[in-house]
Amino acid sequence: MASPPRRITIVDVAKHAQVSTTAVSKVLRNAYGTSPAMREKVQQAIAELGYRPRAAARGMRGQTYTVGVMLPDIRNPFFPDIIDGITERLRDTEYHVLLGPGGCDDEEGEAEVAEAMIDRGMDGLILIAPVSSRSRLDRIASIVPTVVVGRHGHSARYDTVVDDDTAGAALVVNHLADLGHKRIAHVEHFETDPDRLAEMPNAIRAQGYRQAMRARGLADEIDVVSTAYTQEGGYLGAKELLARPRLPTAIFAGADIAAMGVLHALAEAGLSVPGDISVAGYDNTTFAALGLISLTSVDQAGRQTGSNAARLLLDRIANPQTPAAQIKLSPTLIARGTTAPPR
Amino acid sequence: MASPPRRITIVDVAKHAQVSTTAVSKVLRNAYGTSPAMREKVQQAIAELGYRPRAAARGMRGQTYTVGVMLPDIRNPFFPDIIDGITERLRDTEYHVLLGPGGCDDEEGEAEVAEAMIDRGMDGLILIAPVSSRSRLDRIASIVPTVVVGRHGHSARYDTVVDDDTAGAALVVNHLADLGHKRIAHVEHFETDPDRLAEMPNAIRAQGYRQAMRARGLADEIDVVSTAYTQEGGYLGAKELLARPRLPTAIFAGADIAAMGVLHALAEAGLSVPGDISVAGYDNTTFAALGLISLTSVDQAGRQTGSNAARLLLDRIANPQTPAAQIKLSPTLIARGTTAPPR
DNA sequence: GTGAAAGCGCTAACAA
DNA sequence: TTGTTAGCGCTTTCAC
Repeated sequence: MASPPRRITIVDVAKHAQVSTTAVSKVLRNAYGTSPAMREKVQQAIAELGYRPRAAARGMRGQTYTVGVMLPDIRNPFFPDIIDGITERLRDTEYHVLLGPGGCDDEEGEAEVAEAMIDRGMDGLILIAPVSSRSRLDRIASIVPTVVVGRHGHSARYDTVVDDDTAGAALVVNHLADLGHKRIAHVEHFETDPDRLAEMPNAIRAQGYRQAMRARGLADEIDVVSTAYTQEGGYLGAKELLARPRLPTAIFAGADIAAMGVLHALAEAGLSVPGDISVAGYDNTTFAALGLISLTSVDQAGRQTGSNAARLLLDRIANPQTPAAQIKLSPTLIARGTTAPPR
Repeated sequence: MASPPRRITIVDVAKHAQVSTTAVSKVLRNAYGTSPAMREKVQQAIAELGYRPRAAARGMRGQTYTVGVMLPDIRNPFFPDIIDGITERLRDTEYHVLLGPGGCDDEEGEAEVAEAMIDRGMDGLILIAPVSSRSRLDRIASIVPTVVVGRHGHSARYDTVVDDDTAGAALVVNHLADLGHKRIAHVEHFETDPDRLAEMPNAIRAQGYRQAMRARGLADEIDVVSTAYTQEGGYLGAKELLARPRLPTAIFAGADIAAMGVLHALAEAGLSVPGDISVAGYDNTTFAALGLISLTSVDQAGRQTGSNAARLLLDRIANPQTPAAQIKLSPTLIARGTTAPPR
């Protein structure tokens, strides 16, 4: 039960290579002023001793080579793809990713996680679908390079990467309308806060649905039930729709998980899908891809989102004064078994 | 576009409160040797200035108050519950959690993530279902306090928290046998590595299935197909079972996601569930709970797992020489709609 | 191109 | 109880 052996430091490397610690530091950072010969010596010493720089110590003066990613809702099935995109983009750099699990839908908890990551010396932050107020995001971005993902609305202080939720909703509406549907209903996530109504994807999807319906000349058929992006939300929403005097022929749920609730309610009511009613979701989650479910959905290009966010963040870390960029990515419709022409 | 304002440091607080930096540091750490009066002064200064200690700097001498959690597979639906358990246990402490996304099933990637977390000054590590070799885990644990979760097999250097997968498999077998089933087949995740066969939950479940079948006098009915814990694995496994001269009356998939593939194959074959064949999964994932699916499954008590892991880790951080502890938690059967008495 | 020396923000050992 | 001083491991001037 020996206590941990003293860690190899830059001093050990310098001694072993018979150079100064400055020299080692320079080699580590590929900084200016190192001869090939010295670089060779130092690199060999590093390899022989198995030296690893301590990121925390580096951070005291320079960078920690760490990017923090805040996930407000760890269960959101959308985020693994984003993480993949980020890590992939960072693979050949010296940067590493650490994730901060945020309190779901809790503005205070979210802020606390962001602060904690700043305290821990993150060189930059990627905030995924944050629920915090604009001013709070601006404050964070004024302290550390920041990229906001999955939230509409810009700022001069941070870059944004979002999926075009308006276009995504239109993909679904057009797909259903092309199949011949007219009475296309929508299940949305209830929202009242004006900031969120303007910036959160769920609100934009509902708005995109309305817009696309009008564009197809189906303004009179617009029918939105406001529940939540949960299984129960979808279930209750479908119940409400089934109580209408004239049933819809298609239901577009703003999220796959809600679509699952819709499917359950329809099955309970003895309605067949897509025979009696077509159903579409959003997010292209694992559920949707299950053979048993085969739910038509919208894919958000999570990998690209992550990869773009990482690129923007590295740029901003390298040059904090870069003007803020906005990237909008296009979603894709994944047509599966739950949508078909109406009876 | 001003550059970020200089961060408030302990020196600012000390000046503002008219005390020494040591005093501030002591108050911060609730260390011995501070009068109530001074504490009062310091705390007020901290509040007034909005001071937050920089964890990285604290780590240079003491602790960073950060716990690292390694997730080898970010998509594993089991981990959010564990994270919840960990964060909940840490809520009223000064500790924060950061997650390291590991390369799925990739020993090198996993090691790299662990090293990166150590480099970044984590006070302790929780490794969730690591695939690394024993010796690598031992090496990590010799550097930093470590708790291994979701993997059987002990070590003197790290604590472990696992679910009793033997008992879990028995829960399923007994449930089905109690319903009157005899021909109960099992879909397992293929494994050859001896370390993994001895320590990974999937291998233990398959073993537990065999053991429970024998205990119920069903040794002759033991029937295992070896595919993978994936949708396709379940699908192919079920296909194989459906080609048997005598069909099983129940299929126990070692993971919910595989059970989903089984359900798909059965539906394709025109078999009803649970009418013709009963199906059970493992993990009690979101899928299983979907009203539309309603899959009988085994719940692993993820929150408790996380909470216990966090507690053990804090103990070990406080006293690194604590003898290694092993905690084994009991899973629960969640009977739902996919299991019923055989025809 | 190279290295000595100062210092990042904090804690620990020691004096007062 | 309080404050002074010396680092932790690294990067960054700034001499040479």
